[in-house]
Amino acid sequence: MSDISRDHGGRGAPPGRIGIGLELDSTHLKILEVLRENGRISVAALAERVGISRANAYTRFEALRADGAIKRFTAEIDHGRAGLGITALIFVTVRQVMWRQFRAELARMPEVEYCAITTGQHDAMIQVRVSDVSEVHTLVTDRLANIPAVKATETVFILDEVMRRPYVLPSDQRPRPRRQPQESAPADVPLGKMRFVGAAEGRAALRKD
Amino acid sequence: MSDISRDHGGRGAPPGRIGIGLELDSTHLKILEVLRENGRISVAALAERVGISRANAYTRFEALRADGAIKRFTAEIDHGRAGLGITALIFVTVRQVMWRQFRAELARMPEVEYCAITTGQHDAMIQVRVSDVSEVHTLVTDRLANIPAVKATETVFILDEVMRRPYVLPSDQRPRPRRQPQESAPADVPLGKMRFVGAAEGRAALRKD
DNA sequence: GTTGAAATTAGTACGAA
DNA sequence: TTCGTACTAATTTCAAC
Repeated sequence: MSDISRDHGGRGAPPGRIGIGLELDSTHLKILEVLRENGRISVAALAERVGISRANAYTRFEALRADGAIKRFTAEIDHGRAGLGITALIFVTVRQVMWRQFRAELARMPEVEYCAITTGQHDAMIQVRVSDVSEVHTLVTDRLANIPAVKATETVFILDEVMRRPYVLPSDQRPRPRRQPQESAPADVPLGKMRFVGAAEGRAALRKD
Repeated sequence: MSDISRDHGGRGAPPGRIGIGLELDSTHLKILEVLRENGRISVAALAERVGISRANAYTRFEALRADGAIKRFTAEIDHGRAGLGITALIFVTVRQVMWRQFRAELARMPEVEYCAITTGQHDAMIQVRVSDVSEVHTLVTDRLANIPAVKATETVFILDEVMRRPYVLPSDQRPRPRRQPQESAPADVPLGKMRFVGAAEGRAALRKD
């Protein structure tokens, strides 16, 4: 099973935790940056591109894998070519107490490529890939609807995947002035059309079952 | 730039298109299946696992790359370890005529890991990774809000990524009885709590600007 | 599409800076 | 720690079958 959550009591480490093990320096990040673009590069070539010795590259490479900073290497496939040209997002509202059951059922659905727990109106978003639009219908009405943990769903189709970056590193971002902890976010930003949906706020709308 | 859309007039090939070039047989799919789990496996080991000769594996491997069925190899990183522990989904409503501009702006935002055009209430979903919750706020209110193409946004946070499969192959799915083209989807499925959101239907709700 | 042997490259170990 | 070198194992290429 491809479950990226670590087994600390059933939920993954909350996002935001950093550096439990290995302390990553700029050389480590440079290595990750090369590897995200070319996961099959040889360690020798990697060493050269990063500007370190081959031996050092081997050491760091292994450390990154052992530490879990690199979770795995994978090939990105053209899903259309592979016969799975239909992609859909299914937003699911889950009965919170039945969360474990929901996860177990998900694991049994190979069409599911990605699942994340979100704040907002729904509790989870799952991304599925199938070969035919009718399969989405079958999947949602037959499979998902039959999971007692599932309270409601909302499905949208993906018409085009405009961008997929392997991942992003802090080094990609332009340096931002470090904000002091007690300093709050700037309050003078014109909000207007922008809307943030917190977990409690959004969920309240669905609490009428 | 990491743009997975091919340049046929600015939009990628619509999902559902299959086999423009290479015809993929079951051996090709088996190769992809191995490569999705271990992108760094040697071709020799790959050949053994698939049950073909090395030379054959090299030929097919190269063909898959050249054809574009394998788009690239990449390392999956633990974003938290790399200092980008905050993940958010931003649903964006775009002024359709300004779509090109929106894409151009997206390309200039390294925080964006994924962007897909969807049916439903919004027009696009983007996934961003940053190191701090406040950066999401800055990103949405400062960067996105200043793009004229952006009409409205809705932001949710990802609390946990429960599952990420490298991709899914048709061979993963259990064989389904092939439905004849004129046959429609079964109409006797109890719908109830399930909801599909088509592009037109959902968008009508936002057409009040 | 397969096998096997040559050339190249990868991975490891270890002493020196 | 990191580097450089030398040594061993494995991989890729390319030939003939």
